[in-house]
Amino acid sequence: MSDAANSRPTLAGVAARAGVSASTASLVFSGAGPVADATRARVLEAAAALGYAGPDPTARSLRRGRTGVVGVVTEDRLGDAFRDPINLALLDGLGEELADEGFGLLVLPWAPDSAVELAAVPMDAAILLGCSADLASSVERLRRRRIPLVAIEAPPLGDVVPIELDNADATRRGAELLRALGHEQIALVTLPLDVARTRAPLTPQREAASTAFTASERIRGARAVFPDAGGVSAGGSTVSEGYAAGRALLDVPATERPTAVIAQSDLLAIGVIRAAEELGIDVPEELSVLGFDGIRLQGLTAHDLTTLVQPAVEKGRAAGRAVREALAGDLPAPVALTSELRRGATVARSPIE
Amino acid sequence: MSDAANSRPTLAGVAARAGVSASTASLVFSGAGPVADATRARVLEAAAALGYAGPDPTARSLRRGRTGVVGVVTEDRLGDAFRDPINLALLDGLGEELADEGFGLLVLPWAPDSAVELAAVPMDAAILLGCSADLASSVERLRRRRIPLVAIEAPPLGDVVPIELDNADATRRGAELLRALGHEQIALVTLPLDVARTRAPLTPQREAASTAFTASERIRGARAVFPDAGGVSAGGSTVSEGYAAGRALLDVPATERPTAVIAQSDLLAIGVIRAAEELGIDVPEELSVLGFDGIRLQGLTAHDLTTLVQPAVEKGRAAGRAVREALAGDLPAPVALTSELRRGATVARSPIE
DNA sequence: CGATTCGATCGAATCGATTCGATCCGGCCG
DNA sequence: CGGCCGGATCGAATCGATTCGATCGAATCG
Repeated sequence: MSDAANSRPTLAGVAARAGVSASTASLVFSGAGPVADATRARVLEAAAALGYAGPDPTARSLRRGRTGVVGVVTEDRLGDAFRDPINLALLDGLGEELADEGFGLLVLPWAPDSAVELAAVPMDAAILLGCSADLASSVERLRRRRIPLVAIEAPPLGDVVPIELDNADATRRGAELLRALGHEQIALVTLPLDVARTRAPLTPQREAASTAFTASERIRGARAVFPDAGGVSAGGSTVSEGYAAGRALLDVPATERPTAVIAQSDLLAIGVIRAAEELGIDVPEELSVLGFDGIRLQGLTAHDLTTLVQPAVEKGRAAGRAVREALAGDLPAPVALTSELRRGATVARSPIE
Repeated sequence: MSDAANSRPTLAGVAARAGVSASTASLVFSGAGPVADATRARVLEAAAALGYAGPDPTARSLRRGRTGVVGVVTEDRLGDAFRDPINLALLDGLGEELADEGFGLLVLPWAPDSAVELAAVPMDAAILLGCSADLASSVERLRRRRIPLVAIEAPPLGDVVPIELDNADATRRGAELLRALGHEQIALVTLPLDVARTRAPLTPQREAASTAFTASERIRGARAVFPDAGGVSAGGSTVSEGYAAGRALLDVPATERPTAVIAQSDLLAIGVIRAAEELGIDVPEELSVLGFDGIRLQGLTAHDLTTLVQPAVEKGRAAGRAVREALAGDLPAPVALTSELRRGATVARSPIE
């Protein structure tokens, strides 16, 4: 019949049918401003009759200047970003502070050649999750758009609120424990050094070229104690990568073998331990293994890992709070979180004396 | 100086500075329509001078009627949704079909009392992930907004494109294997039956009241073979919930013990096996355990589980494709996926003969 | 009883772009 | 040389709401 029937109903249509102005109808839905009960009823009735589902979010966003969406930018592939339990914990924290407050989280996997142009995504703020400097130009455009940015464990970026972790210092403390136990032959198993995620021995060149902030910081902390430690970079924070790295490092003559491994994540550490077990190397008697994160893994027997426990949920909460503060017009203070060394059962005195 | 300096620059401002109309400037950024090279250069120059970051996504969304965002609705808490490896695989599939095509994925944890009103979220389409009928009213509003909806493993909902899995039939096939092996005493360990996620023995009442589609379907499949099987519902698809369920079912006199457990997920199955190990019950000699999903778990020793392998990544791909088809104006065909029984090492003949 | 106030409602401007049809102009064809 | 064509550009309408200031009665107050 009327062509109002087949095109999506609008606020204007509802207002017309209710015999009020669009402004009044808007008041009914937004709840702001006083509306007589009778009027409200008439508007709602008209809305129901027309099948109006409420104000169009897009139009509302334009007018209000708010979308209710917060972007979470990661350089991982979609699924991989959440395969790391540390990110799940972080997500729990973000959920508390943002999702529970009505924000939607827009997950944006970013790659240099990605199809998503970050600056073209409708969002109120963005959280950069372990992002490298490769993002700089995208970040620049987001800043131009006056979008508040919060970066978790990222190199200092002007105007971006940092949520920092004591990666270097914590690793240093772990390394000092190993030194105190007499270890001198140390090998590092690091997180990926760049987006290419090449699994390969560490070299000064590769380290210098690293774009991965967290990995570099943790290397730095280890080097503060063991300046000459070698090692390998893994292709990801997974048990199997840790295992592969472990094989590479440990499947050598006993004299060339490290007496301790500093792994940059618990998953990597577990992989290394598995490799050691397979090679008949006893942990911790013949090999000490240090992890990082302090995760509890779905269904994994407690390894009682010696590790640096980071406040992952709090990291997410802090980021979420920072976003909310920024959106409220305040300037969020930078946050620096600290990790704690948990002495488990995977380190012991060096077998070499 | 000029107040154009402190307020965010707009396309109109850029156009004015470049001495062209807004329409032409728009053409430059959108790439549609012919623009003389000299003009383009002038516009880009003006944009750079003003610090214009490109068209405002919100305004563009309103005009174009597209946001580039696809919602993913889950009834889990944010982090929990991705703690289940099956959802990670699904996310991989979604990533391939959507994220890689430039769509952003907006994760929307939904709860009956949630702060997010789904119909008020700016998005082009939504994917319902294992959602119960509680969502019905929200879904209804989304439909009014003419938003294409795709539901993964959900009860048939008018006008929603279903991506189905043969939950009942696959479970039935698994159950038949157990029967063929002589099992008669069967216990089920089910996924949560409702949003409350109560861990409790199955009763006809609780089963009837279940709002969890997948759980109900799998129960139905099992009951097709073992009409009287009892069991417990778990509080989540986790190893520890499986363990708890396992203790509850197995820590009884041997004569009352089931000879086989049908777990509704691999994580639950692993938990049950762990409970059995702890109680000194041999799997599979004294207890057969059947899983569902066919996942490979980070760092978990291969249990060589007998399980129903579901095409999880394909589920995500199918959903992503359906969304894209719907947005292209086509009517996506329903998809029905099938699972495959993988005979591992956790089932054997019934010890009772 | 007149002035003031308050609640309800309305008009019009605005958010920032996109897009369609019209216009302008230089070059080409007959 | 006139008419035509097509590329480049422009104007104006539009997307669908929100919001500010104005208006209009009715109730309150002195």
